[in-house]
Amino acid sequence: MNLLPNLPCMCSSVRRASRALTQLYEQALRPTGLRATQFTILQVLSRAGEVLQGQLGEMLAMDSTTLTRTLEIMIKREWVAERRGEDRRQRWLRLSKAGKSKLHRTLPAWEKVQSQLQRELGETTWKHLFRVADQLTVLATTDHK
Amino acid sequence: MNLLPNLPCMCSSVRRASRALTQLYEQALRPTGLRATQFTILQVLSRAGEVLQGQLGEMLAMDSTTLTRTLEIMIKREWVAERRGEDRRQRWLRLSKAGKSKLHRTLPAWEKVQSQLQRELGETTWKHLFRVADQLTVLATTDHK
DNA sequence: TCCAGATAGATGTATATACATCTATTGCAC
DNA sequence: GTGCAATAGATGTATATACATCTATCTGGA
Repeated sequence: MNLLPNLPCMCSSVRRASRALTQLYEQALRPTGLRATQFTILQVLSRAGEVLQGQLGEMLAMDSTTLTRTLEIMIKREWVAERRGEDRRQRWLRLSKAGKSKLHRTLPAWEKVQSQLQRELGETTWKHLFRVADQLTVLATTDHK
Repeated sequence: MNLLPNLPCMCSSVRRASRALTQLYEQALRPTGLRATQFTILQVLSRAGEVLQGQLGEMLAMDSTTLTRTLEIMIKREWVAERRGEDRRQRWLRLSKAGKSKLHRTLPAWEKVQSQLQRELGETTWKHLFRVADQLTVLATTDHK
């Protein structure tokens, strides 16, 4: 019996979907030992190349100081490599060899859960969802601050 | 300069939107001292009346044991009242008088941020977003487990 | 040159979140 | 009635997350 109440608050509703989705994806990724956030960072770095911590934060709509803690774990596990910039306050981040390998070994499990969900949602809703999620991110990050 | 990269992962994309949205709403709610999750729980309890902790978890797609910690804070602040069930393992939860009052004093700030976002997204996208978020929640919670 | 303000991250702290495991209780089979 | 499986939450632990504040560094003007 699934009595999902409609939540009147958009934030609550999206957060609930985010929790549910995170549980689904993390279950699929569990054998690889990657958490959702960690997988996301690997995938973004793999596409973006070397970026500053602050840039990575903007790309993920995540506070740069939050990344300090997450990256600490990922650097310790040697998935991510760092170097100080000429401006020595800055920190440049990139995927290490081990990180690239970790990502590639993780992709099959990710593709499986991702494509199953896509099938269940249908192509139209799927694409729409990407668009509206990104729109939401843009609006919410433009609005405040 | 806003270079929001498209994320290929639905989970990453929704989580990013969720973070952005949470920051927007929490900024609006900051003067009230309520976090997003706490506001959600007040609003749900206000509509659902007395519920078991496990039921609340299902309604929010949130692990019941996660609620133990969040509720501890809210009970300490006396926004939520608890009582043991006839089945003494169970815990019934409801809004206290103070909780109702807290919620009502918070609604104006919530309505402000919520309706501004609604304006910016447009009525059609807004409604669609609610539907697809709920659909996502249903699919993701049905799928696994 | 030197200093005042700005900036990039690091650190302290509070909350959110899930899972594995534990405890207390319940319900059932016998 | 006893004992065992199931269930509801509580607790231990790891990670995610943000904001306030701090530190190191940089930059521009006097």
